[in-house]
Amino acid sequence: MNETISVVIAEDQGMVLGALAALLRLEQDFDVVGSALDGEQAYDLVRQLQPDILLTDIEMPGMSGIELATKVAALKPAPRVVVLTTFGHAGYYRRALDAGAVGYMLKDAPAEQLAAALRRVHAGGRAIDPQLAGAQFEADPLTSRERQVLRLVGEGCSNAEIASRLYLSHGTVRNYVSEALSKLNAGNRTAAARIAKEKGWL
Amino acid sequence: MNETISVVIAEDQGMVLGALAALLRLEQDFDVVGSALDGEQAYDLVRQLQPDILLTDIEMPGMSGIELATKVAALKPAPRVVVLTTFGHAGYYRRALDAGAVGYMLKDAPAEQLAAALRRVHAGGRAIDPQLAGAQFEADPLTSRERQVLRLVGEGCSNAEIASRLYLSHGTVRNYVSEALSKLNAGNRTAAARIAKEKGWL
DNA sequence: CAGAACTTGTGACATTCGTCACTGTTTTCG
DNA sequence: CGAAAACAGTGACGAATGTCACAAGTTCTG
Repeated sequence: MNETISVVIAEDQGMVLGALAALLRLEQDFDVVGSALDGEQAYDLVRQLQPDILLTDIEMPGMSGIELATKVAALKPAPRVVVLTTFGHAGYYRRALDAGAVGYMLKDAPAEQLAAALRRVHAGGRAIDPQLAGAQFEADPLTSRERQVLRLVGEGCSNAEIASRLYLSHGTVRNYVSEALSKLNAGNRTAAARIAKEKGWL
Repeated sequence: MNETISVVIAEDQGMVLGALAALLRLEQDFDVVGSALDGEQAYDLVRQLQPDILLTDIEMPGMSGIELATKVAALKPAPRVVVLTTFGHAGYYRRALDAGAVGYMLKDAPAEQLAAALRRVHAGGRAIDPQLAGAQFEADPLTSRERQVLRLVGEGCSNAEIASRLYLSHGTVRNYVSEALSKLNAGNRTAAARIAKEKGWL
């Protein structure tokens, strides 16, 4: 039963999408049956084509790769999901695994590792980038509200803007920002937003 | 004289680098003679291998693609330089052309366009992504000092930190930030840093 | 159920940020 | 050369930000 491994790829950058498909087509045991530029497209393709593996980016317009992995896990013949992303922080990694992904590769890794990773996954194993494999999950100390506020801070909103957007009082917003600052050991709002983003908590 | 077109690729993400190489190897008229993960490597390869075309990313550790294009232009048989990047803002585009690039493609574009673009460039033409082709260059209104200050603002530095890092007085820093705010129509420092970054002025 | 954590709010206070006006010196460029 | 721009600074003022203490309702969880 040495049939080919069917793969659907989701990646929002067309050039990278096509290049990854080309990379896999060089391997005789892979069959790229579909490719999509966003999560919705990818979900439809997976449902129709029932591939062995879904290879997906995380940051995509509309549905993210994490949400896609979650939705796809509920399908009847669910594909094995491998995430391929730029981001090596533990936040995304943990959320991807929680969403049911069995592979997590970084775009920084050499291209030769991709086919090997997909074969391992297809054989029932996992494929975690060695840089991430031993990563201890630094728990996100932020509450849901603090995250919302920090996201807006990162976009350059003032406390007043944040207050009106979230229907809170200005004082409450200040308190959330202040809490976040101390939790993240940040000296000011800008630094706090940057740190939280780097850790993958937003 | 229908020989193959020799190409060196520079791209810091190994997976994308390998995938792009695979993409070009599918075309019979291209020969990927070398690939590099950063600007320095790429420069050495170009000098040794004297390819027809250098295909390069912009944001890379060490030497950026823009600097690479500039240095490579001074070589005896200079390759034609095509930039392939995520960033569609006019800032990078203009700087790439100034550095001597004859192609500027976006990673968002479909993969099929890459080979065509490289062939056009090899034939002596240019290959500018249609999204950018008609872009009017919005001149960068910032002075050199204002840019330096905004870069640090974006990293979350306070005025005091910026002052000590740049050996300026706190008052001078405040003046630069204030100037930048009004030039960019930003409501606060965080927004100003974001706007300048999006426009490609940092 | 009871405590813990999260949410929302107020008010006082110190610090930082942003604006303005004004003064010089050095580059830059027509 | 001479004007214009960039660079560097001071001081004063109001607005925004950040800290703290404290309070009360809700939700989650052992």
